[in-house]
Amino acid sequence: MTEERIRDASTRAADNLVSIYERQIIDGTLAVGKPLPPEREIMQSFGVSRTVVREAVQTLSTKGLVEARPRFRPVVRTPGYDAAIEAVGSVVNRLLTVPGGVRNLFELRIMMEAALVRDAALHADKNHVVRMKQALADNEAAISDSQRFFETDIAFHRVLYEVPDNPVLPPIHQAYTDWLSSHWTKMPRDLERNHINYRAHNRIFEAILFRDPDAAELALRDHLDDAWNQVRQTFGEP
Amino acid sequence: MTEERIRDASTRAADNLVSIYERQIIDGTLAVGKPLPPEREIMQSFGVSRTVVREAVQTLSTKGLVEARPRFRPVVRTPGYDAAIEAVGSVVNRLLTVPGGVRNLFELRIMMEAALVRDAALHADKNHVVRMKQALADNEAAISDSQRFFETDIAFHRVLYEVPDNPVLPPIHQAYTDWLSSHWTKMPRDLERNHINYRAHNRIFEAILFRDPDAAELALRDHLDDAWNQVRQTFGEP
DNA sequence: TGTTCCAGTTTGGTATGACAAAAATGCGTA
DNA sequence: TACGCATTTTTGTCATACCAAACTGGAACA
Repeated sequence: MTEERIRDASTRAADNLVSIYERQIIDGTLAVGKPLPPEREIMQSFGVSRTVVREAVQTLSTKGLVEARPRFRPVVRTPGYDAAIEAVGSVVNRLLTVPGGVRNLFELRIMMEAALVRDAALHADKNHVVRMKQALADNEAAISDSQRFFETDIAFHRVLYEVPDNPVLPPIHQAYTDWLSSHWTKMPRDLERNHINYRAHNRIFEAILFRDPDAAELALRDHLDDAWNQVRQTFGEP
Repeated sequence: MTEERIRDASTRAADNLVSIYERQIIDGTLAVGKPLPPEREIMQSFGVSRTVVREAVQTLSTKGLVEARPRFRPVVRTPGYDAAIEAVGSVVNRLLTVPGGVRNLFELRIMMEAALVRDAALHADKNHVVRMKQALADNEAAISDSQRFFETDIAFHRVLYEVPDNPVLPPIHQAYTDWLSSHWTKMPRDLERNHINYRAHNRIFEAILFRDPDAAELALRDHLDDAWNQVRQTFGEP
């Protein structure tokens, strides 16, 4: 098969190759899960050097369109919302270092979870309630073990992201916990605080049970504002 | 200066270089706005070939940490929330092609804007109200011109993202409009629909004026649900 | 003095060839 | 059929070379 030529001054050959493969991946010419052709085959198809091919593949990998383990053939990746999150990872890490960066992300999280608890209060079905109840019980049982409390804390919040049944949301929760966890884990976590946090979770849960979105939102905002104050006091964030 | 060696079997040399530069960029060793050293200099510093250096720089560029125009020295990029959005671009494009992809993103947008109008109803100050009023007036004036109506429509929604004064939000709005605009622009947009949409905007605005978050949220949900039905009917989305 | 222009130098983009090591492959044997 | 080994691919890396574009310093000029 003879592919289209790509040479075009003023643009990098690798970039053109990338867009070609992006198209082919999206329109299904390159099936998900299948490996890319060998580099030497690609270079012959497009009449470019291996240097260019490697750069293109590298870019595709960084963009999350293919998965490239060292020494293995890159395979076209299953499109997933977590891949999208992964792609922003390094940029976000840098954003966290700029003044107010942590605060901005944390406020976004508060806004999002406030919306989620409202949604839960209005639409959570029996199944969701059971899962929340379970998560809450796990949380209570772990009060004396700060490490496990931390985990069950995250698990409780995660249920909130699962209620709307939108596959975009859980990876967002994952992202929040990943990005903010470094600030979170370094905080002093004594039993007293665990108790406070558990009671906050419980208050949120009960508001949802009572189908009271306003109370649920208020409880969640109190909870996260409190958490934010902790972070702020621990670090220098203004 | 003699840099640390990077050779380490089982990991790609380029990847190690990338993490080294990521660190240096974050901790400020490489100042924002400054160009990276020449490739030939980097390869000597780290004792690797130029191939590796180029791959590393490529990756940094794709990750959005440096800006690399062809033929120019890569420049360390200003950390910005828009860079993060850009980094996910290609992945999201693929997500939009999977079944239900558009719906999932659109629902996320609805949830987010619902939270935003609630926030606006509670906290919008004089200045925000003026901007919204202006955007609304522009929108009304453009009813007969579908192209301009489309633009002022976006502008009106954008104001909502500016109210909380969180720099993360405007880029998110930008991302939504970018990602969903292809589906949006292809929709039939007659004067009748423009009128309907303007009235919806007006209803949202008035609810915000009245400081009534519930009414504002309801108005927004009606508006976006309606918009979604249009999209769904135009395309095959289930 | 400040500006413009030009030639020489530097640097990025690409091609080519080479080689080690790991992965894929195929085949013979149990 | 299943397993193990030798052979062939293929990736990761290096070294080198060349071109064209960008950069630089200084000469020529206003």
